[in-house]
Amino acid sequence: MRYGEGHKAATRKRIVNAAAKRFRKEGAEAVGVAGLMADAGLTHGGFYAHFESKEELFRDAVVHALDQTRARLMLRAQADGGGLEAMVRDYLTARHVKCPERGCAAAALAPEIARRSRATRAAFEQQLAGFIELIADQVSGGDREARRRRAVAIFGLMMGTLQLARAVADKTLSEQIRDSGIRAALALGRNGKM
Amino acid sequence: MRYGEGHKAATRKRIVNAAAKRFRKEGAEAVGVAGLMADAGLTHGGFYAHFESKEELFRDAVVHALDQTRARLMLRAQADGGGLEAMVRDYLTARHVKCPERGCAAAALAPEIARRSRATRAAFEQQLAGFIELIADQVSGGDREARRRRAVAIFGLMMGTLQLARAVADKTLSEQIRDSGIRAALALGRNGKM
DNA sequence: TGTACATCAGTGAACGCGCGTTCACTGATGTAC
DNA sequence: TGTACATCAGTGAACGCGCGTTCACTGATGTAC
Repeated sequence: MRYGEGHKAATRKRIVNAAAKRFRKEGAEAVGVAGLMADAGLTHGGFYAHFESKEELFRDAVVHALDQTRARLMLRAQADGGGLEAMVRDYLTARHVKCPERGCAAAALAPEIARRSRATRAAFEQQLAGFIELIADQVSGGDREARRRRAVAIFGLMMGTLQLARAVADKTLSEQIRDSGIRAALALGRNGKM
Repeated sequence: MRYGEGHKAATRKRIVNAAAKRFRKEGAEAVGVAGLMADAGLTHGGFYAHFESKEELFRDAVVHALDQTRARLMLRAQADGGGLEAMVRDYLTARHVKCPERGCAAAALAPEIARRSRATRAAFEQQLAGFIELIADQVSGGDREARRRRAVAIFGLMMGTLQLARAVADKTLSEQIRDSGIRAALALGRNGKM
């Protein structure tokens, strides 16, 4: 082969990275294959040597982005003085509100994912399960099932709150929404009965 | 005028109604102006006699859909044995998971709204404020500001939970997510300290 | 009552454009001899 | 060491298509006389 081993895999990764950014920022339908390939320093013709379809790229991009977000939250949770509070505060930062392109793909794309093929939703589901386990580990009280239940709610709350903070026009209100979300997520983590 | 008074307004309403359904179901970018007008029994050429742009229609459609959802939740809250629990249970039904086209536009479109013009986000913000007041009225404990804070979180939680329940592939998991959301929303409504 | 005219909601052809996808090709490299 | 060939990642023209938007027009009605 004319290119070194792993060259094609590296190119693919570059495309997925570019797509993960643009999709989160602009939505999947607003971004064309040609523009994406240009972002990766390529021409559009080669796209289908890497992916079966734009849908497959979308799936890969979402999985890749969620991997990053989960890894980041895990680090926060495990740091000194970390735990649930560190995760929640890291997820609901002003920066995360402002920069969806580097943030949680669930918050940026959940309704779009819901409209996609079963394969895509299954891939998302698996990623979500990882988030649930991660959060459940940081929640106190009750058996594992009860903690998982609370973890699901906490993730839904954080994601929904982030979306609301992004969707309003007023900056002060956006901050209030963020603050409400943080307090409520911590309350859900603390409170045993649910 | 050749058509009766209010004829044009009625036509416009028909277009907004059709758009509100299709946008929630398929996303705004997946639906073309021509298809929308056909849904309303018209040809596409007349569109710009009613709206300045597709963006304006999107704004109107979101506002219209949220009006309906809010009115419905208000009825639930005010019914006998209603209150927060009735609202939460009505919002997080299996049917609402299954039929976004008749449901909450925030859950169906929040990330898309976040990417829109300031005017659109301001319109959404005003609608959101209505939801917050409605929920805050059904929350107990604390002063008005504290109740509002909890109302924001409850709405974010309900919306996020609905999106997650829609985005996963497995039906059983979807039900568990829904159940977790209901419990957590009620817990947030009950618990005074936050 | 009958005719001419103004109104205007709705029509449908046309605009330039970018979409996702296909495919014959290029050309730099590694391998065989 | 030098030449011929195979490999294959990436190129760029082309496909049919639908997009949002514009515009000259139609034709049913209400009004004026």
